[in-house]
Amino acid sequence: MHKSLESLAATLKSHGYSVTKSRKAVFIALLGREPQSIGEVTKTVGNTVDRASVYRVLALFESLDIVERLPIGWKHKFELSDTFSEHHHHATCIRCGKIVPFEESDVIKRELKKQAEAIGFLETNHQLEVRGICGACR
Amino acid sequence: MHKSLESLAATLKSHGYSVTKSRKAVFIALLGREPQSIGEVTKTVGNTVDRASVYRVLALFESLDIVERLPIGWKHKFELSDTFSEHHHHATCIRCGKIVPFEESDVIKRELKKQAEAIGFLETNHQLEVRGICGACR
DNA sequence: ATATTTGCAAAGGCTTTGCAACCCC
DNA sequence: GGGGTTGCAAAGCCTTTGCAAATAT
Repeated sequence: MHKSLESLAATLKSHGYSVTKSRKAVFIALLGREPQSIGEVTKTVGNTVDRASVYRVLALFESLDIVERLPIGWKHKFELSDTFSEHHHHATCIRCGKIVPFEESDVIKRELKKQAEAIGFLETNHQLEVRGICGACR
Repeated sequence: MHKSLESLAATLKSHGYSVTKSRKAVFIALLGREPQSIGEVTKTVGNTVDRASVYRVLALFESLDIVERLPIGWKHKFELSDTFSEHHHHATCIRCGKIVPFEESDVIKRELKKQAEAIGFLETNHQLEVRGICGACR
């Protein structure tokens, strides 16, 4: 079995959820791909999973931090969270709309924790969004 | 007239849009308040502006960078953008859901620009989102 | 005076839900 | 075998759109 699938199974089981065909299918659909909208995920699984179930699976995955939601206009896309892929952030080109993932520096990590602490927050998670003009469009 | 309203008028005019009752009403509804959903904005203006118009006004405001959209789950909230209020970011408490605004340090600003540049991006804008546990919930 | 903007109402999408059938443990 | 899951279909929301009336310049 795929290494990541075992990891998914472990996460599900440890929270008392079953490892079902739908959940595996959605997980695999997301694996190693660009962020996808609900409709795209449904297509990627080849309509073997009902749209309503995709919603339910993604809602569950989100609550278990298996996936992350990326808001885009009124729409949303989903990608595997940092547990199943590298922790990263997104830079969006305001010209062509391309989304480029990037890693953050330790400096930023440290600073962010510090900033959060300054307002009494214990930071557990964070997300950076950069908007700008990509290399191709410059 | 309110100082900020003049600023709104100037922004609208400079882009060739009229300064209408609805636009002023929505702007004032947002002024100095917590981020609000479309429905909340509609309530705040006392239903003097049709829901459809609130959508249109907010879409226009977003395109002119007058407001900023904050995605929350499947929903969205809007607040005045940095031009009309301080540039800031949000820390969300994962326990109680409270949203606390915070300022970023210059270190972060500089680092972020640098990171963007590293992937070929000319950064024009950015947003930080922190999730964690707030002072009260700790 | 006229081009823009709004309200209304209807249409269009997307998301959620109830329930019986189905599947995982 | 039984409780958790899914598919289906319908219901519920939220968002968008067309068009005539109202408004801003």
